[in-house]
Amino acid sequence: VNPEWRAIAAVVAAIPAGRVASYGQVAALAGLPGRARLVGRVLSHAPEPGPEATLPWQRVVNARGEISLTGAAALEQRSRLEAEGIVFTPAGRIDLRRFGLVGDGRST
DNA sequence: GGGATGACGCTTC
DNA sequence: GGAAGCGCCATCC
Repeated sequence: VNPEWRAIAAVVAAIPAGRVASYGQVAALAGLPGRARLVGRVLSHAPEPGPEATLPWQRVVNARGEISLTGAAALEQRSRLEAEGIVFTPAGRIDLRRFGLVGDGRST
């Protein structure tokens, strides 16, 4: 009863390591434009990202490239992202220009 | 059925 | 850049 869940899971699982995607982005790719919240909802209901990363929601952050979560979960997600090569700015955010799915590190 | 909430996003001032 | 308003919608009380 969760075709959307499947779509979202597929998109999230399709996020290449060292890159992050925003909820809205994932939602759009999943075919759920405007339903970013739905993505978050699904992820919140999603299983934990084990070593196999069934659903690497860790690569999913908000539109600001910031971890929406709070507490240990956020710290853990951040840690994982760093482990994938993601670099967090002193502000605790991520440069979607570099780690975004479309971001290719263009600053000129 | 109604009110409130939420891993959110975008536009406008 | 910061703040405010509006949309989206599924779930919970």
